[in-house]
Amino acid sequence: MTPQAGSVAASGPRPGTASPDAGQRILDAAYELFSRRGIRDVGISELIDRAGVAKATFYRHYRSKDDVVLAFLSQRDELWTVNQIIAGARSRGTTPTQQLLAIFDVFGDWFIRDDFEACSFINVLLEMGPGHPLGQASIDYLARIRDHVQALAEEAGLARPEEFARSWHILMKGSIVSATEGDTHAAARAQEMAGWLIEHHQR
Amino acid sequence: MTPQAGSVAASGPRPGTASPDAGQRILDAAYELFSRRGIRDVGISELIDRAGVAKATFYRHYRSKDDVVLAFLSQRDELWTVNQIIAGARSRGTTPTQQLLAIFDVFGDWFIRDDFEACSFINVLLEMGPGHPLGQASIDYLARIRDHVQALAEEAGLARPEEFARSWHILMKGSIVSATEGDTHAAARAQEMAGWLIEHHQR
DNA sequence: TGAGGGACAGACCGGTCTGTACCGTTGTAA
DNA sequence: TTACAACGGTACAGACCGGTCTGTCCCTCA
Repeated sequence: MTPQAGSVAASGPRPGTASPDAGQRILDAAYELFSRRGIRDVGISELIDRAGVAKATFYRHYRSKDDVVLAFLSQRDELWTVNQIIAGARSRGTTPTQQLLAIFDVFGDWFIRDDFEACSFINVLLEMGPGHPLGQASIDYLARIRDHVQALAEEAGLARPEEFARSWHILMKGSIVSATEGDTHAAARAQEMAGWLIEHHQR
Repeated sequence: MTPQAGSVAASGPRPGTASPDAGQRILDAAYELFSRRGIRDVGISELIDRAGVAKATFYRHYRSKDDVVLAFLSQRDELWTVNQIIAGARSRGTTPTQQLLAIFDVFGDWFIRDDFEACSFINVLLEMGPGHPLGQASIDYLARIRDHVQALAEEAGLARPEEFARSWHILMKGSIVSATEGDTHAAARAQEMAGWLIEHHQR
């Protein structure tokens, strides 16, 4: 908020005329706003306000609003998909099968958070439509999630891992939408069906 | 909600002024535009253009944009949920269990249509958020879909029909999102899991 | 000491949005 | 025939949008 906040505070990564990295503040603000409120509901003015950044500074770092949304989606993939969901699930189980089922344990904890914001990739896809570049990018990131599931299925030695991952993904997405509707037990319901899916794919 | 239908009943095409009730033309245009493009992407100007109606006429029939969206959601419930999905599924099966599974047959035909527009209730819910009045209305209409499933489950004599319906609904919503991503076989995948769900709820 | 440059502030532009007001026209009822 | 109500057309108000631009401040480095 404060304009002068930490002018040289950063641990000096950039030589020369470097500064507190306004670009990072923009990305942080974009993550907060876009993940909770969607794309169209957040304007550039509010974004630069939150980041404590001038408009010209924003447009020096990003070519357009779509550009910063793409950067947000990439950040979301890293912080949420990989660091939260995949890493969280892997740490909760020892065998690949346990790790797969643990995805819905992570979901269960996530669904009951008061700042639960659903899946940004689904949100953006449905908000912008599959024809829009941002919708297409969301589809790509959703495919990456499915790839993680497929990799775990292969580690578990399950049959037809690609088909398995697509069915598994239906459970993930369906439970997220149900959680958005207010069903706090959606993760447990999906996990039950996920168990049957594993059984039917065991050789 | 209903556009008041002030003039004479629609006993025939009017010779002079408005041919087929301006209020109905507005609702028809709203259905076409909102179901295919969402809410925020469609402005009032485009809506009245499509309906062939003056702006003042629109605001004589509907108090606001939200008002006409509510009317659209109601229409969507009638034309899509009831007439297409539920009636279609009931006509395809003889027993309640067959009728339940036939939902995903209807979905399968629906997903491959080139004008596939996904589920408006999910779209509006994620577009506006669960806190917005339109999001809340969407949640209510989604609950009505679940009620239809629950009724079929009760007819089929399945155990714990409410829990069954919530799990079933996860499969419906998840497959719709997958279809939006481009998976044309999402309905078959969901149907397979739906079969297992029925098995586990048979007394 | 002074030049250079990144950051902040904010005016400004064209366009779009929802919603209102006013117009002349036309069919229907009295 | 006249009064009325609904209609299409359109200008307008006020807000907001994404994006451009100018000006000022301050830090860094030569």
